[in-house]
Amino acid sequence: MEYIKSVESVFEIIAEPNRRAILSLLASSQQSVGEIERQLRMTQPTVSKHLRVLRDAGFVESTVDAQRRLYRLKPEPFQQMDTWLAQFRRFWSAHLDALERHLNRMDQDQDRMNQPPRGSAPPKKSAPTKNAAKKKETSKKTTRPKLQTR
Amino acid sequence: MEYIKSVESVFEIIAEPNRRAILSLLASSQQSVGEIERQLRMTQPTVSKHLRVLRDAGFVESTVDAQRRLYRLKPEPFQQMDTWLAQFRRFWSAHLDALERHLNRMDQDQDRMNQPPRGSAPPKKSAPTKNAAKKKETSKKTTRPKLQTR
DNA sequence: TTTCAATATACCTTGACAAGTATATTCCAC
DNA sequence: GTGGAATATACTTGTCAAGGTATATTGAAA
Repeated sequence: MEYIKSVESVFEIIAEPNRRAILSLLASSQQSVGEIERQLRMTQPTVSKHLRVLRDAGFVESTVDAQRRLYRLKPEPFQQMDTWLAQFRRFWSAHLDALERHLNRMDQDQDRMNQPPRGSAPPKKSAPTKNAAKKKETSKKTTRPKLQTR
Repeated sequence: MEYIKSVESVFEIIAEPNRRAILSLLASSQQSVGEIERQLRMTQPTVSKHLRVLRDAGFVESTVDAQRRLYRLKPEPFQQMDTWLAQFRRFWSAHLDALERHLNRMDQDQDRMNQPPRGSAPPKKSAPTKNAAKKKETSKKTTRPKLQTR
């Protein structure tokens, strides 16, 4: 008796390492099943089954090319994940801010002639839903690359 | 015999809905086990076990407060997720850009639903992620808010 | 020390899922 | 049409994780 599988969350879908590998592969460009199979050294049924799951979950779509099927990404589930992640973003951005301030102080200690124009701490207001840790291009002096907020 | 559990990826950790609920709860502020238990209506062992998993994975940390343990978030795993997600961000942003251009240019639309072509397949899809992009608004660009890239 | 409150853990059962193998389907070339 | 390549699916099996229940641990208060 065939029962309807309840809609899995995007997070359950990407919990599987092979599926994440497939998605990463498709991030570069669309691929056929055989190409995925060869590049990821997975058996063909495994690839097909994972692609089925990914398609049912809306991660990929396919078009027919002769006997081949070309699979490519769809954006919606990624946006969903990002939306979920957003509730934590301010939290971790705050931590990143603290880290960057700390690193900047250390840079300052090492390179005293350069005064970072950011100077004292900016007014730390909430500024909700916008990337709080975005910084302007400041000192080009340091060799430490700028912290990536994302 | 206790065997060392291999380090799970952050994605396997958040695949569990109750764990995501706990994390969302902790996003507001730190909580004790009992508070989590009551707010999420989970049994106490379930909460403790999930917290154990979350702590082993670096999602949370705890401090002792009398008999209570207060759990709070840690940022690193979220940054990891965000880093993984980054490889798809340009892709889905492009889609959002295209969508916005489309909406801006003309507010008439056409549906592009793809129907599963196989009649014998179980009707399981619900296409839950489409709601945001649908056009039933048909409002002018003056009222439609700017699309959020993230 | 005894007792209670809060939390952690051990043990067990159950269910889901991923891989392997075999087979079915689809499409092209001939 | 037949055969073969590419892909999908059916079926089985083993593994593992989540929850339930009972119990252990910890700390505080009486």
